[in-house]
Order: sequence, then structure tokens, then C-alpha cells
Amino acid sequence: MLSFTFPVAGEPLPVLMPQHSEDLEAFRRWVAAKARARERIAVDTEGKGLRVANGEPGYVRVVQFGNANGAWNVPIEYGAPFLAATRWALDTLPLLVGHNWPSFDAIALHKTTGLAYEDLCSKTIDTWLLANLVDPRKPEEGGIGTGLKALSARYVDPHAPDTQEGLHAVFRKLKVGHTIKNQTGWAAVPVEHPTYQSYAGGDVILTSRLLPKLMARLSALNIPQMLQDYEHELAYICGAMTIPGLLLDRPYTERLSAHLGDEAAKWSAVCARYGVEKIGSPKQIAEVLTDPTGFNEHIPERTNNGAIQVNKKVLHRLADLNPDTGEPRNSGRTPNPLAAALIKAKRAAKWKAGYADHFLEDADASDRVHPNIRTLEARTGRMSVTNPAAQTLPAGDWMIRRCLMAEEEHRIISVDFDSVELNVLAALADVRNMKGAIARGESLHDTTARLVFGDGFTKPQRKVAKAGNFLKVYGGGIDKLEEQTGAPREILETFFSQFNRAYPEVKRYGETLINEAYALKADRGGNLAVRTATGRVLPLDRDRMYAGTNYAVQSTARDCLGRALVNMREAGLLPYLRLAVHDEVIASAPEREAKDVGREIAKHMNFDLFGVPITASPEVGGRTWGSLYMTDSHGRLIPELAVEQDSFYASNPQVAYAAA
DNA sequence: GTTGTCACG
DNA sequence: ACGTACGTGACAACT
Repeated sequence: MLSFTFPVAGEPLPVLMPQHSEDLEAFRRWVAAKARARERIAVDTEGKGLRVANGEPGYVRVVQFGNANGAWNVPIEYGAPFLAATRWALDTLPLLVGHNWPSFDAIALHKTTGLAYEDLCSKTIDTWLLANLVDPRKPEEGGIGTGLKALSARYVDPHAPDTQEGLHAVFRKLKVGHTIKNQTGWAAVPVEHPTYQSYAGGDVILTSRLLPKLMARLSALNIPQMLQDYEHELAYICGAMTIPGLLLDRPYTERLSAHLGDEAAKWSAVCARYGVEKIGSPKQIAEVLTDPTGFNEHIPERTNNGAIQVNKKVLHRLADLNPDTGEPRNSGRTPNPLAAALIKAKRAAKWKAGYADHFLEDADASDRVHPNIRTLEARTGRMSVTNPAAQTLPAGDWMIRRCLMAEEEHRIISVDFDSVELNVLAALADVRNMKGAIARGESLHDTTARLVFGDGFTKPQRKVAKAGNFLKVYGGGIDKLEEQTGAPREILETFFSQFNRAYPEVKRYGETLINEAYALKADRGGNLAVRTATGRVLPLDRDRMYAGTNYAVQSTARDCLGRALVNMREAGLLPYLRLAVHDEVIASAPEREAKDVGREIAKHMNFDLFGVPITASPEVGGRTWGSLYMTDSHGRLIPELAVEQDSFYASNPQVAYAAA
């Protein structure tokens, strides 16, 4: 038995590492006693630094078990008896606590021990989720942060060692790597290293001590138990989606990467001929475009820091192209050839590095990508997805999404809420004219256009109304609407005055939220916040109080999706689910069942929210995610393209032609 | 680490 | 007093 300590509040607490199989007897006795006492035990894992969901065999090196007074570090890399003892302990202990448990450790331990992911999650409280419910803000937004270090410093011991940074220091000393991303560091430190052992044990000791503190905060903030349970359930569901992930069409992705590389090289060479050596350097681009002896372009746009802005919008103007479609605008301006080449070069380079190559790196040995879903990442509670960032794949083109596929003999399904944020706004703010329109089945963009511009509204006016509807949900003003629509000032002014007249409840709702925030701030430790219907507390920034409406709307829309996912799980649909993208659920189902599964998923996304119907409709594609984007300007499938690009439609061309 | 850019809802 | 577009992830270049 190796023996180490970890200091908390000046006291060295014991950290024990069984070294021989005989040592495991003492560990088992400790576990048995804790199980009998039904004590909640903290569990954490140390791995090799690879992405855990890829399920690399031998990923987990050490599994730590502990409470407020000490820790056991079981080095499962020592072999079968250590793994067996760990599996038995995880199975035997009735109550666990972890930090980032469903999205990380539970997946790793499921893959390592074979224990059911569901069982590992159902008995575990996650301190990361609780910390987010206490305060969802990041440190740079004025929050505490949700890392174990920051939380421990705030709630447990301001002098608790920074275990992550401490381990990096070990790596540096051993010259085995410098960053978390560098797997060699985590894999190369000898498991018996005293700092490694001390800090590994420290993580479970701190997690144990953190739990009661967070629970006390949740209680003081009146965060409902039901919300806490729901967030744990949702985190489990999202972890369960991560485990199968999506299949990568590796040959296609490799071809795409090569093609995008050729494109980037070709257009970068054109840019270089005009004097832009680095297409990623805004400074260089601005210099060449505005050079009085060269292109001599006039660019009035400035960045926040006063630099000349050379973003996509500016480049499209200079190239005389429509930024939405990429088509020529024919405004009479001479298209700038450098701007046109930059647009092509930058897009190809970004799509290659950011999507195609990223997929190839992220995929595991079975060509699966496992997007990591964080269920409470945004300060409104919205989810984020990384590795790959599956929420931000290009939506205007099928090419990138074509890389990702449903299972063999499956079809991909997408179920989208219909303009959920606007409907949520109508529900929360009880907007009479919006509710009437929704009840009549009208499009809210048409309704706004009619109420603002009159019955005979024109197409450009509808465009302003639509952009304005979104803008109002965000709390935007006239300048932003002008930036977006380019509409004349007079039309914009009409929009703002008439919008408030048509939907007076929207402004009132924002004022109510602000008044409530001030009225309740004493109960919230002096913090201004919006409380949503689910009991979530969303802190407000003092100088951006107007954002309260958006926070309430965005957060409630997120909970519409979350609730729907929970109901889908109860209905047995979880095995089909793959991803959640804000207002959309992606699923994979056998070809024969796909339509039924789509309908079943949609059923759970249709419900009433404070008298407003929230609706969603299913779309069933072919084998690839991209097939859902192989559509014309009316949203109709392009059968020739689908048959050429998608294996399901290639085998079932009649389905493609019937859909069109 | 910061800035600018670009991808999404 | 008044009005303010919201929320993310990722990469290249530069400091």
C-alpha cells in the first residue's frame, strides 16, 4: 500500500493507493462499510488524456473513491484484480457523487468496466450540474466558474491546491508534455508519482466537500429539487447519445478534405499574386485592399477596436456578390478580384481544417464520432457540443454534413420545432396578437408584416418583419436591423413603432422581468436575476438588463427541448436519438421504422406552453445527415443529387423522386 | 492570451 | 433619461 496526503484547510488528509492485490482487501472493506452506511462516495477517474468517448481500451489509469476525509486511488492499469475491485465498488456503492459525471467519467467507466451507463448515472449527483444551477456564469462574466478548482476555492478552501495545474507542473518537470490536449503528459507520468497520487485523491476529497455546500446554496436560492433531478436526467440522456455518436463516412471525408485543400491552395495562390500572403491575416488583407497605389478600396466598416473590418460581408460587397447566396449582385460596381478569391480561399481553408479534418481526427477506430454534449454550458442553460462542434456545421450546403451518417441500413431523422423562440415569447409575455395568429395557424412573420405595414405588405417589408421578429427576441435596436436588412430608415422606424403597438406586451414583459429582478435581489444574495418557469435562476448583467427577455425566452425554449427529450426517453426512444441542436433533434432509425420513429419523436415535441402550441415536424432523410440539405430553394429534395450522393437514395431512387 | 473571423440556433 | 441583438465553438494570426 502506498500512502500519500492531500491538504485541505491545512490538514493533511490520507490518500491510499493499493499496490498489491492483497492491498485491495482493505479497500473492499472500506467500500463495504460505506455501502452499508449508504454514504455518498465521490468518484473520479484519471486517464491518458485522449478523448474519453472514443472508448480507447486502457484509457482509464486510476479510479479514485473518497469522502470528505480521505481517498483511495485504485490503479486499474495494474491489471485485472484492480479493475475487478473497481467494478465491484462502483456496483456496490449505492450513492455516488462526481464532477462532470454523465458527460465524462460515467462514459469512461462504462467503457472500462462494462457496467451499465444508466446504472452509473442513476445513483450519482453531479456537482458540475449543481454548480451551474447555482450560477451559470463563467468567471469572465462575473461567475465563479464550474471547474473543481474555482468551486473548491470558493466553497471549500481558498488555499486548496490547483490539482490540474499541479499535474501540469509534474508534466513539465518530467518533460512529458505541456498541455491538457497533449495526451503524452497524462499517459507518461508514473502512476505512483506522489503529486499525481495526491492530486488525484484531492479531486474526490474536494468533490465530497463541495456537494453539501452547493446543496445549501441551491436551497437558499429556492432551486426546485425537480429542476435538479431533470438536469441529471437530461445529462444522462445526452451522454447516452454520445456513446453511439454518428458514423463518419471516412472515404468521402478524405476525398472532401483533399478537394477542399486543392481549392484553398488554388485560391490562396491567386490572393498571393495580389499581395496577400496569409489569407488568415485581416491586417494584411485590409492593407492590400485599401492601398492607395493598388486597389484603393474605401472600407468604412470598423471592428470594435477600430481596425478596418474585412469580414465576409465587406468582402462580398467588394466582390459584388450576395452574401447569402454567393450569386453576383450586378449592382454596377466593378467586382474586386482579390475579394472574390479571398472568399473562396478562406471558406475552403476553414471547411477543411474546421470540419473535414476535425471529423477525421475525432473519429474512433470504428469511424464513429462522439460529440461531447454539455447540457448546461450557456448562461441560459443552452447546451453546447464539441469534438466535433456538431451544432455549428454549415447549414446552407450539404457537403460537410454529408460526412456524418446514420447506422447501416438506417435513415437519418431530423425533427425541428417551428419558430420555437417566437412562440415561447408569445407564451411568456402573453402577447395577444401573437397568440391569436398562432391559434389561427398564421406565420408570425406574415402577422408582424400585416400588423406593421398593413394588409398589402410587400416582399421587402415581410423581410424586415421577419428579421425584426428575431431581432426583437434578442433585444436589438434600429441600427442592427438596418445592418441586417439594409432597409431604408423610414421603413425601420415604422417597424419599431408599429411593432410596439401591435405587441405591447413584449415591452411590458421586459419591464416586468427587470422589476422582479430588483424586487427579488435580496433573496438572491444581492444578485439581479430572472427566474424562469422551471425555477432556473439566470443572473443579469447590471448594464444589460434588457437581455432578461432574451434569457427567459432562450432558456425556456431550451427547456422545451429538454422536456421533450426526457419524455422521449420515457417512451423508449432514447436508442434512436443522436443529437440535440437547440430546436432540433437528430435521430437514426432502421429504414422500415424511420417514418414512425420520426412521428413518435415529433409527438413529444408538440405540446402546450401557457396556452401557446409548441409544434414540431419530422423530416426523414437518407443515410447521411447531408441528404437533409440536398434541397432546392423551396426546400424540396433534389433527387438526382440525393441518388448520386446518398447510399439510401442510390438504392431507393423511387423514394428520392417521390419526395421531389 | 487576445483579436478577428466565421460557422450554427 | 435613454437605449443597447442573444447564446455558443473553433481556428489563424498576432502580441
